[in-house]
Amino acid sequence: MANSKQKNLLVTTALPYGNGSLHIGHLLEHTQTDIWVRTNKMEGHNVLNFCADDAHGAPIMIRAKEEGQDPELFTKEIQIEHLKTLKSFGIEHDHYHSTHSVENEQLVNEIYNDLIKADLVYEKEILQLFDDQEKMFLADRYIKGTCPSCGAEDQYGDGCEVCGITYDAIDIKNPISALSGTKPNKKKTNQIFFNLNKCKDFLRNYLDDLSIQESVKNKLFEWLGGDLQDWNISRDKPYFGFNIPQHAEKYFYVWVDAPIGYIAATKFYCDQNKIDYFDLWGKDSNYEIHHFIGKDIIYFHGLFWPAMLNASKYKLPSSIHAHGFLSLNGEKMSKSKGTLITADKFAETYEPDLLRFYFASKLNAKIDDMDLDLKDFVKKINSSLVGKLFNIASRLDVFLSRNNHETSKNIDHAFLNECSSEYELIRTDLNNKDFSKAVSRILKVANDTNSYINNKTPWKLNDDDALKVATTGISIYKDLCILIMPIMPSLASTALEQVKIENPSFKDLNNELTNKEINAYNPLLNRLEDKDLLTPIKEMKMTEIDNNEITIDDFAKIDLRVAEVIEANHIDGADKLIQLTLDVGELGQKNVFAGIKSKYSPEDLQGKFVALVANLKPRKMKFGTSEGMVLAASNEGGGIFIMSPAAGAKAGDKIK
RNA sequence: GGCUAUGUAGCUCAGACGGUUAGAGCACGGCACUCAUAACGCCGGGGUCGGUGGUUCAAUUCCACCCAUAGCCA
Repeated sequence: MANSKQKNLLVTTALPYGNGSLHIGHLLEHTQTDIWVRTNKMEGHNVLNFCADDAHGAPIMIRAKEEGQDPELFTKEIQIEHLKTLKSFGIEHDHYHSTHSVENEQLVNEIYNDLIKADLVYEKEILQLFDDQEKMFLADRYIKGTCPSCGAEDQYGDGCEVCGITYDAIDIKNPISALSGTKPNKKKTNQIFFNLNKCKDFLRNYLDDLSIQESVKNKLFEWLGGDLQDWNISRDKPYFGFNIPQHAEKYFYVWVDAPIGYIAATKFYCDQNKIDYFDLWGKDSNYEIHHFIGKDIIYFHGLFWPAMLNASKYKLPSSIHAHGFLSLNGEKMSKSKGTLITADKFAETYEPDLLRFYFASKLNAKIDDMDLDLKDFVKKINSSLVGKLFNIASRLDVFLSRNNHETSKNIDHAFLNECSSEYELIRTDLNNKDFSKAVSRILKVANDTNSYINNKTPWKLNDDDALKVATTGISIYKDLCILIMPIMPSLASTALEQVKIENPSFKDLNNELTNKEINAYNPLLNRLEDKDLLTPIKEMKMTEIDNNEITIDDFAKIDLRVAEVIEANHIDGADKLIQLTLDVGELGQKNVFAGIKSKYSPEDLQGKFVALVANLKPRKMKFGTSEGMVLAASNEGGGIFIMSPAAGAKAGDKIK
C-alpha cells in the first residue's frame, strides 16, 4: 500500500482495569494495536497512541480496602506496574494516563453538562439491594442467590448461568451479599439515567456510514432494532469515582468516565506539548479516531460512547476495531482454575517479541477468538524464526566473512524482483490488520530465499560468486526484517543492526545492499526447548490452600491397585531408584522405578504387596520407562515407608 | 432462552460469488545437501470441509433445523 497521502491517526486501546496485573489476554489487544500503529508510522503517517488505566468503580474500591490501601494510591501503583509491563512488550504510547485525573474530571463534568443541555438525562427512583452491614448498594456481581426462573442456586445478580436468563438483581430469590454474607434489603434510591432511546436515529445514521467489521455492525444494528433500555449512569456512595455535581452523595458510573479517559489522556499529552487538544478531538479535527477494543465492550463503544460524544463538542470515532478473546492451551483463562499467565511471568520466560510474533501469526481483522497453545508456540518460533528467517543471516555469514563482511557489487536482480513483488502485498496485509497473512507471506519469502541458497550452492562456488549469492540473500533478509519490524520491534531492530540500518521505514525496502560494509552475524534467538515450557500459575488465596477439597469424581480418576513385587533389582548408576517388576492382576505386569533406595533394598521388597497408581502416564527415565508409581509415606526426617495392604489383598485389587 | 460468531488434514489456520483431483505451515515418512542454532531444501502419505434434511443437473460452499464452542443480552 503506497503512502500517497499522509494521514493523521489518533489510536486508543481499551483501558485496562486497575485492580490487578495484566495478563497475556490484555496483551493480545495491545499487541494488535501496537502493530497497527507501528505499521502506520512506518508508512509515514502521523500517529498518536493513547491509553490509560481505568481506575474507578466498586471492584477497585473493594480490592483496595482488602489490601488496606487508599484507592487512589492503590490505583497509582497498579498504573505504574501496567505501564512497565506494556513497555517490556514493546507497546508504545504517546501518553498513558489514568481516568482518576483532573483532566478527566473536568471533561466528565463538561460532557455531563452537555448531556443535560441536550435533555438526555433524567432522574428516576428505583429499588436496589442494600447491604446493611457494609452500608452500601450492591452491584450485580456482589449479589448471589437463586434464579427466579429455573431455581438454580448460587447465581449472580445479573443473570443465571444455568438457564441463561437475565434478570434484575431485585428479582433474584434468597439474595446474599458476597461482601458481608448477609441478606441485603430492597431500598429505594434516586438515580440518574441517560436516555439512549432518544439517540436511536442518530446512532443508525452514524453506524450506517461507519466502516467497521461486518459482524460488529450486525450486532449493533440488532441492538438498535430492539428497545434500548436507558442507562443508569450514577452510583450511590461509597464509590470510588467522580462526584456528580449537585448530587453530593452520588458518583458517575465507571463506564461514563472510562471512555472520556481517551480524551483526558490526549489532553494531558497536548498540554505537555503545547498543542490545543481540540485540534485533535474537536468536531473539525483532521485526525481519524480509532478505538481498539475487545468484543465484550462493543455495546459501550458502539452505542453509549458515540451517543455521548454526539451531544458534546467532540468528534465521533472514525472506526472501532474489535477483536476476540484469548484462550490458553485450549482453555478459557481463569485465575481460580489456574489457567492464567500474567504478562510479566511470560516476559520472564520468553523474549516478549516472541509473543507478539505468535499473536501476529494468528491475528486477522475478524473478531474470532484465539488460542495460545504453548507447545504450538515453541514449534512455531523454532521453525519460523530460528529455522527460516534468522537462518538466512546465519548461513550466509561465512561467505560474507570471507570478504571482511563487505557485500558484493553484484546482486541477483531477477530473484530480488521476484521477492519484492510480495512486499506491497505484505504492507497491504499489515494495514488491513491481516497480520496472519502478512506473517505467512514473510515466511514464504524466507523459505524461497533458503531454497534459493540451496539451489545456488554458494559453498561450491568461488568466493566472488558465493558473495553475490550472500549479498542477494542478505538484501532480502534486510527487507523481511523491515517488514516484520511492526510485529517484532525489538528483535527486528537488533537484526537490522547487522546491516547498519537504524529507525527503518518502508522506504528502506528494496534498497540493494551492494558494496556495503556490514557487521558479523550474532545469533538473535536460541531454539526454545519443550522443557522450558511455561506452565500457567494458579493464584490461590490462603483459604483455598487450606481447603483444597476434591470431589469423589476427582479421586475416581486415580486407578489405585494392589500390586505384588515379583522382582526388585538394583540399577547401575542410579542413586535413588530401584527397579520393580510388579504383578497387577488383570492389568498384567508393570515395570516401575521407585525412589526408595535410601531405605529399602531389593531383597526387602521381593514378594511384598504394595499400593500402585496404575494409570499414571508412563514416563521415560534414564534407565527405562516407568509405568506407574508405588505409594510411600515420607517425612521431613528423610524416612520413607512403603504402603502395604493388610493380609488377604490380592494383586490387581482396586483400592478405594 | 434470544442473538452474534466459530466448527475444513494429528495441530494451527487459509479458501471456495455452488461445478474437474479442497490448500498452507507445523507434526509424520522418504530423498538430498553440508553454508547454517543436528539447522536448511525437495518429494510424499493424510480430510466423505460439525451432523441431519432441503433447493439444484451438481453443495463442503446456498437454505432450514440440530449439536458443540466462545461471547453478548447493557
